[in-house]
Amino acid sequence: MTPIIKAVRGTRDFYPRQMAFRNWLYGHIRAISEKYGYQEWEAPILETLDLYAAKSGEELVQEQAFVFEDRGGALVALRPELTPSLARMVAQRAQQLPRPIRWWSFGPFWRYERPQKGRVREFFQWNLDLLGSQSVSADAEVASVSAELLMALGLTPEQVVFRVNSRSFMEYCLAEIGLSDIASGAVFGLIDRIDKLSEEKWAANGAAIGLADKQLVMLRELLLDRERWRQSEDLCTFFKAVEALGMRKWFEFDARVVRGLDYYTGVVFEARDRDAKYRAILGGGRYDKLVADVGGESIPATGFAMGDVVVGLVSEEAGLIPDLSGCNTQILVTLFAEEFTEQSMLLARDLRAANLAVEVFPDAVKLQKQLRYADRQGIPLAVVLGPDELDSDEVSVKHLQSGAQHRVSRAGLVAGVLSLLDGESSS
RNA sequence: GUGCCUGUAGCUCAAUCGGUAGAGCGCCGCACUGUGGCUGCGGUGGUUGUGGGUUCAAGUCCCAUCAGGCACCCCA
Repeated sequence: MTPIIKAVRGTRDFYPRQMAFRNWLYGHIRAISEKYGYQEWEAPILETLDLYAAKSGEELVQEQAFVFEDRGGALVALRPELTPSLARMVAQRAQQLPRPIRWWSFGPFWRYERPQKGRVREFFQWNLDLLGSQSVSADAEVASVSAELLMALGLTPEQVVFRVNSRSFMEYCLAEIGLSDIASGAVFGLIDRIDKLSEEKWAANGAAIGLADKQLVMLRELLLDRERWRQSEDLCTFFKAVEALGMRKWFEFDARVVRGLDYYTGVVFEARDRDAKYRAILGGGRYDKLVADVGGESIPATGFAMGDVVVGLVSEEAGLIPDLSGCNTQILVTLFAEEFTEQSMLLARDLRAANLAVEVFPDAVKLQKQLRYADRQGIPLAVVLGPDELDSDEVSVKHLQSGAQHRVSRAGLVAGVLSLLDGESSS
């Protein structure tokens, strides 16, 4: 046997069962997004490298993007994130698009990273953005939409927490303790690591970027102060807004959350499982300068992204994923013998005309095998048409779960099948 | 891109000190030639990830490589 060629590292094969999960997720995403008035859109998966070079942060482009030359010699990248494409498309039609712009999208992204649990090279991401409003209530709205999605999946505030902060407020706080001279990127990097490093190592890193001992103490105090948000008008507004939207219980202030991407300017947030066992489920915030940075007019914007991998792990652990076989067939029409092929196909055709999902077993193998197949696929009904049935112009309908089998007249088949399926869905 | 750990049947795993690969589940068949699940019996299953090396002998030791996991990095 020739060896099977391996899949590309970090990619996942979506067999029907996995595809059913992805579609289950997609269905919830679509329903929630539309409920809040967002419109679906999509960008190319391939973009010119220049688009990302403009903004996303050096790390993302230089080390994590799949970059290559096309046949004409131009440098292109498999998109590592969607926001630059969004900024590009909005900038191109800035004059004609009615504002506010509420858009959502779900599609594949690529990052050349080392795969591990919760992190792969090709992943699917839900993006939802609101452009054209500077209001903090816009930040609260997108954050609430993401919380609604988690709620729709069956997760609760006991299982997931949204941690919220504001970059502009943090910059103000940092200035208060005399850190405005130090590059804010470096300080944000330090803030990001407070939970990952030991106290000594963290202090050493802080000293390395120029913080005095006293400043380190004040910074630590700032980061652990759970009530500091009350001094921020924006954050007060944010929490009032999520309260009005009925989502307050999902959100907590946390000064340690600053988010990695360079382009965030205002409110930032991320959702994680309470035990912090996994990576962030989703993350987002305000990015008021990005549209202008890719060459458009200045348009304020806020939004978030949620990858499919971590939310899948968290949902699975919480036991929320329904039985998804990936099989939607309602009826299997068995094939008793070769010479019944036409009769069986006609039966299937009648059933399909009534909008039922029907498959015909393609080979006249033992009924045993055909029913076994129906059982394994989770097909609820099997129809048998053999010589006995043909003689009396009837067919047999078997309900797999109960084992009950009925003879119905050929003409009454559709009605009989419908009533059996009805009993099934209501039970 | 860096460090550490792990790769044995389709899946989950065994195999003592280096001694010539085994179980459960699955799959196939039969009991049951017009009826699935449950049960019983039988069968199929492998270049031990791949390539080299050491050895009389390698699943086991060594090197390389690929893949997965953990940490770093980064982030969905």
